Amino acid sequence: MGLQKPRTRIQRKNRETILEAALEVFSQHGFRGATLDMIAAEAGLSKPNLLYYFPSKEAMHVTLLSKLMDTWLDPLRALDGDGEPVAELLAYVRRKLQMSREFPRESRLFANEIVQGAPRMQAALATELKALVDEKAAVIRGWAEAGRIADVDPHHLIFSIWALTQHYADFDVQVRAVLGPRRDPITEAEHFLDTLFTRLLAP
Amino acid sequence: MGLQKPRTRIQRKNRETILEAALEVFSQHGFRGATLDMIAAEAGLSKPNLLYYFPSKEAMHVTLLSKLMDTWLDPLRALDGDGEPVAELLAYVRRKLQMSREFPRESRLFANEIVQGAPRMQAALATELKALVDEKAAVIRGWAEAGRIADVDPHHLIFSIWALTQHYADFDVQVRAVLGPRRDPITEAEHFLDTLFTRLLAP
DNA sequence: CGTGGCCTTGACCATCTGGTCAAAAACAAT
DNA sequence: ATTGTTTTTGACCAGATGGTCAAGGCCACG
Repeated sequence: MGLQKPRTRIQRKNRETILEAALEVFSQHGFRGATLDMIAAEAGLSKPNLLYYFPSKEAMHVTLLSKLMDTWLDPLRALDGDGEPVAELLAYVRRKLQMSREFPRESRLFANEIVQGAPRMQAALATELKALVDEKAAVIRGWAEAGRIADVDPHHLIFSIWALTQHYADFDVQVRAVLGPRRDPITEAEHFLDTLFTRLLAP
Repeated sequence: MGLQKPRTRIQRKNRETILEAALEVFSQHGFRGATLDMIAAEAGLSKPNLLYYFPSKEAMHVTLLSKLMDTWLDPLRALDGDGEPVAELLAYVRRKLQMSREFPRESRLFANEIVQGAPRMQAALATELKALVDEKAAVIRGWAEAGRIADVDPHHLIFSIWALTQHYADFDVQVRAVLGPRRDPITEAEHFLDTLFTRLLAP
């Protein structure tokens, strides 16, 4: 029943397996589109067994989402107010793009949730996320006022970084359909975004 | 049964009502998350009545999607190869942003579909969409080669416009959560994106 | 070994959901 | 009004789905 924090190693392992399978399925079909049977098949466990480790389908989803939120904000947390402004921001863009490359499923899980109005994340957005963004926006505003980068709205600058980088994970099918069997979209994007933000930010 | 093309005015009206309700519900919950009961309630019609006008739930979805595709590409179609390059591209950005403002539901419907791998649109993306994008990309490449705009990859330029403008419709909840009860996000974005693309494109 | 607790699952259940159908209501044309 | 057609819906169905449960399997530890 309880098993708040996984104790035995078999528990840790199975919870891990289940979350991995759930991520795969949720990110591909959305919460509603995913079924316990799909997740069970993907995890190689029986359906009642899933529910031995998680109280409900929703619990799996929530667990994924809150684990994700942390990882997701890391690149922004790493933005160093004491560094060289343009270099810092370009590095942030690269880190974010790297996440789209390495964790596209996580990105899509997030996207699915937000697009549908973030029914299970409203709170986290308005507190955790907003707090961090406001903090970093203040840093960026400082740089702008000191004339070290161009004078742009810090919040929209951050939005633009999110939009541009996550686009390559979330809209991957579209990007590939349009580019055709060309080279790796994200590698191309890396160069394009470098140019874009260099030009935008130059004081 | 048949009713290929709505004939009577009552048919036209009811199909319209149903599609409007379906758009509302699909865009908010995704295809799988939407139920015929929700759509029926939203439309103020009985469930069997919906199925009198559309053969299935999927038919409603497909109808919406294909109607949408057209509207969605209009702004890009309007990009005039004979116009002044920077002005044309900035106008495109503004038209696209305008669509995010006026048709956020359509944008989210689209986003939902693409994020989940576009199971019902693959074809359209690889043909209709790709064709138009390639055509306009060629125009933009021409401008770049003639030195009339900066030398950027046309495809990724178009992606960046999509990403930045649709972000304000698709991720509206997040944008508002972060900005707090501030002014209209899209109006702010209009100015920000103007600056961004002006700087990016200057030869 | 034996035994107590952890882990696993086949069978089952209630509910939801897309879709059917036959009959009633509304309407149109004579 | 009468009759034939279109529209509408209450009742119903089969399959899917989240979740339960009791019984059996497995493992660690004495």
